[in-house]
Amino acid sequence: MMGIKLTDVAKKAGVSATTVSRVINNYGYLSQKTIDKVHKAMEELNYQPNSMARSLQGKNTQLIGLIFPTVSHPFYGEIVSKIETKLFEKGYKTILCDSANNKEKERDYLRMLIANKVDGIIAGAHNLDIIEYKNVGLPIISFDRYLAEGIPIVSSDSYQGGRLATEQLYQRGGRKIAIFTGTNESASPTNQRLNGYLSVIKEHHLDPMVYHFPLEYSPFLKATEIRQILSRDKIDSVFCTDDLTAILVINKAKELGLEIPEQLKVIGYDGTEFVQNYFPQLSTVLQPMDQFVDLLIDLLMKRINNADVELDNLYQLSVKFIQGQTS
Amino acid sequence: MMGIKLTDVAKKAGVSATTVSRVINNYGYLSQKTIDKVHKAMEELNYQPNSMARSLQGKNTQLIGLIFPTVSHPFYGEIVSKIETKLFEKGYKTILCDSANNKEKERDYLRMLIANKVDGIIAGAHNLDIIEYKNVGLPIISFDRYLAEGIPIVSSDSYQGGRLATEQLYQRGGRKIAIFTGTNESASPTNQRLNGYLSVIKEHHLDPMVYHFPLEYSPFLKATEIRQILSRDKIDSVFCTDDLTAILVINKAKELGLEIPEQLKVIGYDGTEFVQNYFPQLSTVLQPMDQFVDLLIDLLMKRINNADVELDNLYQLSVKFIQGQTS
DNA sequence: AAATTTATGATATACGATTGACATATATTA
DNA sequence: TAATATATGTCAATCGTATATCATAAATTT
Repeated sequence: MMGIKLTDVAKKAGVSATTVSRVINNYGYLSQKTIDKVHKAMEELNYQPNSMARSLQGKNTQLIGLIFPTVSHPFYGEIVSKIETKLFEKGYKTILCDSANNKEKERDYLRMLIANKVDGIIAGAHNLDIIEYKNVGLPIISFDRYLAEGIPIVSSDSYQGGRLATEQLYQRGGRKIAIFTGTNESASPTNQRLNGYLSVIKEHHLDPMVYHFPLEYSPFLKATEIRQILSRDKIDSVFCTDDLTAILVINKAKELGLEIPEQLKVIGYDGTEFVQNYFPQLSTVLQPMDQFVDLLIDLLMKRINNADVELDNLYQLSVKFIQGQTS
Repeated sequence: MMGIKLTDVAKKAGVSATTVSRVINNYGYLSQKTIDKVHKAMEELNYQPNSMARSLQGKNTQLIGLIFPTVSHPFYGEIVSKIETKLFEKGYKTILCDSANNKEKERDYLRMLIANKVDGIIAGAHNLDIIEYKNVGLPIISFDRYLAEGIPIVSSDSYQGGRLATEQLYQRGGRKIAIFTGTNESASPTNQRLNGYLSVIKEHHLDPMVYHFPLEYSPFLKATEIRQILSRDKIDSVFCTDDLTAILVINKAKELGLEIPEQLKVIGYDGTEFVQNYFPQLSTVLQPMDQFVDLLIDLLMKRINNADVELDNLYQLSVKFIQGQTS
């Protein structure tokens, strides 16, 4: 039932428990001979120090909590996977929290992460107004949304991205340019994409055509509504604030016999590796995933190593337009 | 720096530490008044029992380790997300381990999970020959691969799935039926899909056309090779042992001007919600994701609650063919 | 040979919560 | 009223590890 413990190693190596602890934590005087003896015993017994006991002593847990909507979405799956990989290289383990856009769940998760004494949190969920974030008292870095005063946000320049996509559609001849986006939440980055869209529309004296899709819509429901919109409204271009919606648009457009890009131009947003590999035809705005991950982890490490380090409130990385065949 | 602890709650509530512990763990005699007082104090202080200290006492950590190749792949992302959600409902937290098809990493993860005293592990990684699994001494359930003697495997009937897809292609008129699959590893489930394919091919006296793609191939490399194969070899049907490969095939076929399904029929394998939502046109073999998840967790819970419970070695769920427009 | 550095052990305390043993006091029931 | 059930407190030990303090002994330097 129970595992090997430090005293077992001590016995096996023929030294005192103190010495084993000295070897593990590398302090005090130690002869090479003893070090080797202890290591040998640890290996032979396949000894793993009990993380619980260690962190009770104030040692770091080396645990990082990740709060994201859901890894079943390729965008979050990809970023979570990259974060996890990089953290592992740095000796950290990842506790995964799929918040599922559920406030209650997110709140529960937050409490759980505190109870598990994680060393830090990276939060990329989309629920707003979680006051609890203010009182966590733990290093947190946020991805792409405002959480609370003093919690740095890593995001891309959504406004610029929105402009970029819309301008592209205009340049390619689009004059009835619609935007398909999420629900209108002022703090969310998709809202900035909308603002970018609106600014370009205004510059060119076009009529804005804004379509909101609630987050809780299933892809099927969304697709149905998209089909309606496409067949009902005169639209020659669509800027979707995420790639998956763009894919739905393309699918439905094809069903309706619309030629892409001749009759309908479509530009997405995100540009995950997944989309680039499996939908290479899609024109999209590329978010710098690797830079996100590097920066998120970099900032988090800084906060972990020094809780009082001064960090900016907002880190905005630039996006890039990728020309495919859908625009 | 330090968080609220049990004694702080006791002080606040004006009771003894023992009483607080009694409330938390619900044992001994307690008056409703005291229970309420303590709960109130816990809430006001936002108290979270230190998980480390609890599990040092032999309490369960309520942690489950998940070892999967990578959540950036929609199939694994989806199953991990479902598992995580269901575990959370049962009061468990998930430690995510993206093994990245890397033996070293998988081994490290296994040690880490042991050190973190997880209550159990669900492993769906694809590396083979990890002897360490034998000595874990922890409840483990495997998804879709053999790990070690006594570790139950939950999988779908890959052989039947391979037969199903191949037979469909034949029924639709395919006579040059190829299979695109991973590297030949006898223990892997894709190999059973291959065997199913071969059995049908044999029954109809056709020539097998087997193409192996190494796991470590990037999608780009794979796509390039697929294009070569399609333009070089006389093939009228392809059975891909996963949906993403099928998507590559479709993309490349379109590039080559091949009509689908007239000139080339394609059937995939997996049938994730993602593919059903965003590639509804794809014919595929549907794996019962929800049943996988239910069974995996069910079996794991049984093992956690009773380490000696008798479980079958293999649980095979049946698959279903989904007719799309690509076959 | 004396002083110092290096190497190890023994012992005790701490981390935060759990739990058993025992004491005591009130409330309820026989 | 006596017996029992209920409610709470005190105290100490425990989980596995870390670490400070003191002691001791061998190795090295002066």
